[in-house]
Amino acid sequence: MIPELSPISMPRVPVEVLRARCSTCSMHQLCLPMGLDVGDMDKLDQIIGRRRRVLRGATLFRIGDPFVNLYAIRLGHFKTYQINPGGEEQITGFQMAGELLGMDAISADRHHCNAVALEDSDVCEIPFSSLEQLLGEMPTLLRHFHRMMSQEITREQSVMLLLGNMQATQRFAAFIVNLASRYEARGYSGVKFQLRMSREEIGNYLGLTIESISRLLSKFKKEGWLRVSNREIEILNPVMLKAITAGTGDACA
Amino acid sequence: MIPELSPISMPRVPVEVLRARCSTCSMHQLCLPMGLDVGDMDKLDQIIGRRRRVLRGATLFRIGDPFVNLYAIRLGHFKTYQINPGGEEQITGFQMAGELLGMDAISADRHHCNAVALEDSDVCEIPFSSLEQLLGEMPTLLRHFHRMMSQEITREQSVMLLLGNMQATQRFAAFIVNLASRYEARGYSGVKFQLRMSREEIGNYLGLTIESISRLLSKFKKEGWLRVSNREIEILNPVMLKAITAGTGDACA
DNA sequence: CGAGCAATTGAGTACACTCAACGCGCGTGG
DNA sequence: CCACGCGCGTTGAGTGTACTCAATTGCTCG
Repeated sequence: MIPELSPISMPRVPVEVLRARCSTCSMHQLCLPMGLDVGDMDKLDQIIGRRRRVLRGATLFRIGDPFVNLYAIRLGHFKTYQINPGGEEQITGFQMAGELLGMDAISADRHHCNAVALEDSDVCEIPFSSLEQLLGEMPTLLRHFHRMMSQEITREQSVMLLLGNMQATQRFAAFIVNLASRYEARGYSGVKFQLRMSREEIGNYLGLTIESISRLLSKFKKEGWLRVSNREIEILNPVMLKAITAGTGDACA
Repeated sequence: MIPELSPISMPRVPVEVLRARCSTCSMHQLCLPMGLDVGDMDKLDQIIGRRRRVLRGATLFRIGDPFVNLYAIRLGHFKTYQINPGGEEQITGFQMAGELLGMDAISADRHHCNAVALEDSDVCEIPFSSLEQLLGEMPTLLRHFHRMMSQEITREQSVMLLLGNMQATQRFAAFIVNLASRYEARGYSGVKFQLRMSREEIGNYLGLTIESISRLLSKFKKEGWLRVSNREIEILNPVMLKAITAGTGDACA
């Protein structure tokens, strides 16, 4: 079994179905509780706030900002990171279209991390107070929301496993496998995709240096497991990558 | 600022007040929403299930168990850990009296980690389906529950920061400082306390080996920052420990 | 075309790991 | 009562993986 790094993995639902069901916020996770009837879906639709464009490199929210909205990513990619007292950042996750941002802010009514767009992106604002009110009226939505928060907890536990237990090669393989599975779950190719983040950001996330990431990419290329061209990735040997991720791959050497 | 590792830090409320307000489950976090009126508190009280004793080394729940209850720790300490594909464990947290276990299980209706008592402990079972129903009726409780889940997310992010960014010395200092602050917040001494976990468990949690932990303890002792006797810890230089945790301490060498 | 940034590659180093021996406390059994 | 074994923790010596520092290449964009 592959350690599930995937933030809030998404059930496989055809995109068209989602679009049809949720006009303003199609494709993001809050719209997935399939038990919702049309009326409920409308109510959910109505509280969704304005759409907002976030340009590459721009900050969606930062540490200490008052917590007002959750954000559903409609399009694009984000990174979230914390700042340690020394001023260095630690990336805590990469989020893609369909995922939800800001759940860590509920606890203290302030954001606990920074969220920055890795490319030009679109988000929907979801006013949390409205959402919470709605949750009280719609048990199905409530259940779903709890699932999503719980999945975020689970995802982070997997990252702890990665950072606490794995060697560099294994970490990197796990990272690639995780990205692939998330793209696949979203209807994109799980074999060929673009890295939206820099080598430095990958290294930061995985607790490694940029040089290590570079060497790992070279190695994976040389071994014939990956085709790499700048940020374009093609997985040539998924079985091997999964084996390494699982710690089974003796080829970790 | 000290990286907040504390799982679900607890507001400072005198224990007696809590006991007075919540008969069966006094002292755990679910009983803390101070906005609850007496009637609501009674309702919450009524859904709390049976108490259960978990002996040292015994398992409260394990990976794959169907998710039925959350558990409020009334007394004692637990560890939660994941198992990687190679069969090794990675400890994801240490929990003490007043904290809540099992929130990672909501997402998939199965537990995602194992929970084992570090000493003879008491827990309250909280049937999640009853709780969720109640959440729909009690906005204050709903809010509080979301805060708790969010705090768990925040806590794990801090551990990611620790594992991804910090050196051994800093990790260990952060660990001690975190424990101290949690004990203090609970009304115990934040200066002198007992480690409930073995060196091996600390090392596992911090992504270090047992030997490294042992050496760090010796070093901290030699430097005069800690008094150490087996599992008994006394903090002699809290300022220095906090400085190291913050990365300010040049004495990291 | 050139400036500037991102990524690669190489050489040397250091921090934490591995392996191994030893000490200590404690419970058990002779 | 002491001897012994066992688990847990400490300490030392040597090693290796990933880091640091540095030089070079390649890409992007003005």
